[in-house]
Amino acid sequence: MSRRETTKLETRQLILEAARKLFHTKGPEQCTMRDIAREAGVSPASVVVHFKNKTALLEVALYEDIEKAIAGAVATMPQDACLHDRLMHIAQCMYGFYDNDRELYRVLIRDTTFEKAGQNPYLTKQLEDYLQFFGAMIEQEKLLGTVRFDADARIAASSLFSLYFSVLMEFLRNPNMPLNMALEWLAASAHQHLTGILTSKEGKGK
Amino acid sequence: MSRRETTKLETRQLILEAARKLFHTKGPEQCTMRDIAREAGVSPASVVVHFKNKTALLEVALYEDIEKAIAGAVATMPQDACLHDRLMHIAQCMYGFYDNDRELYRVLIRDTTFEKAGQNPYLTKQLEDYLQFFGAMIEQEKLLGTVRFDADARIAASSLFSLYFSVLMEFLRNPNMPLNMALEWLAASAHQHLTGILTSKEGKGK
DNA sequence: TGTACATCAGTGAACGCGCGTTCACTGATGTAC
DNA sequence: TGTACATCAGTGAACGCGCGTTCACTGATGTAC
Repeated sequence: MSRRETTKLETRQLILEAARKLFHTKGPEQCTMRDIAREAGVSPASVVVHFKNKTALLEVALYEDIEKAIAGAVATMPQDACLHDRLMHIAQCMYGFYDNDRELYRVLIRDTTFEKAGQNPYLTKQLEDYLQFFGAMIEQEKLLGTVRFDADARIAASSLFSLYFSVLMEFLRNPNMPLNMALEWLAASAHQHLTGILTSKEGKGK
Repeated sequence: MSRRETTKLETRQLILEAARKLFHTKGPEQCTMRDIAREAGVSPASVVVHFKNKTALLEVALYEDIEKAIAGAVATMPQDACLHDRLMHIAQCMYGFYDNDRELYRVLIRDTTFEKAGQNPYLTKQLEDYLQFFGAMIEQEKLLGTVRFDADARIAASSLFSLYFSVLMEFLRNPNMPLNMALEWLAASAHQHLTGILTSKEGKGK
């Protein structure tokens, strides 16, 4: 890597560090691009050169921390627990992580998830990777005989993620909602998805 | 209602009609509050008097149409069909409705659903009402013997809505996604939630 | 019933703010010969 | 190896735009007496 490229990376890192600091302390909507530039000791125009707008900066600044949180959650996952318990372990880790700054992550998710597809490459890839990992986990359960062979693992993974995500949004939107309440709600939803709600006669009939 | 109140309602309606028109033709992000005021033949300041900001105006301007779409979907619901088919009927009607202007409804949902709780009273109440209706529908299925008695109807209603909502967002975020693909995806997810994915041994064991 | 006053929806102009964009410029780094 | 030039990250100032807010004001409607 040439000298030019390293210094460029350095300024980029300076901006990211300043952004993370201000996003957490002042809140993402209370701090301006110029604030971040000043904090980083860099020209405002330079921030725009590196990140096309505030949302892009927000995404890049935060997704690494999320990545670490996911990695931590997966690493500490109890290997012998059942599918439901492993899912809930991940959820507990992640909800706990987001609980450190609910307001910030609410804004992050709002400004990325709901943009047109393709606007948030980092988080999109992160989600895809995770869904694949989770889908593989479910496939493995089939081999163990705990999950039915006719169940579509990709659909299951994305459905369970939808449930996880909906509860997460409720959690982030309501600052007074206790962490436990969110986890219990998700546990009930996930349990239902795993076991179904139809009587066995109906269930087989489908 | 006094004369003063009626004229006030009239200007409110003028603003709402102008807003609906411009939101649909120019798109919600391409038209300004001043554009809407001009279209309505009203002072810009007057718009702010009636609606505290653009998002609030967006919510009020569109939620009535959504209400009508829901009412239509419920009214045409086949009474003798199974739970899954009735759910899919509603979904088909609603996805079709949103398909008329995906971009507009994407922005609406982004700007309301993801705000702090309490910022969007109209849509919040609409969702609550619908979840209650849907929950009652599931309770009734219990009496018919198609849904298990030990299944929590409220959890089921909100879970199925989460699945519906996730697919809807994917649909709105991707302008090229065909309506049928969204419906098939949702059908698979909903079917899974109704029937579960665990083998019966595991399912009972929970 | 009439008068005098209070209320209040609506007006239009102005202001401050943050964001994105543009511009000509600097100066260090890289490269061609 | 040295020189002359090209490249490009970063600068700082300026601009336009949309939003929200404020302000003093108008004039119709409502109300107290």
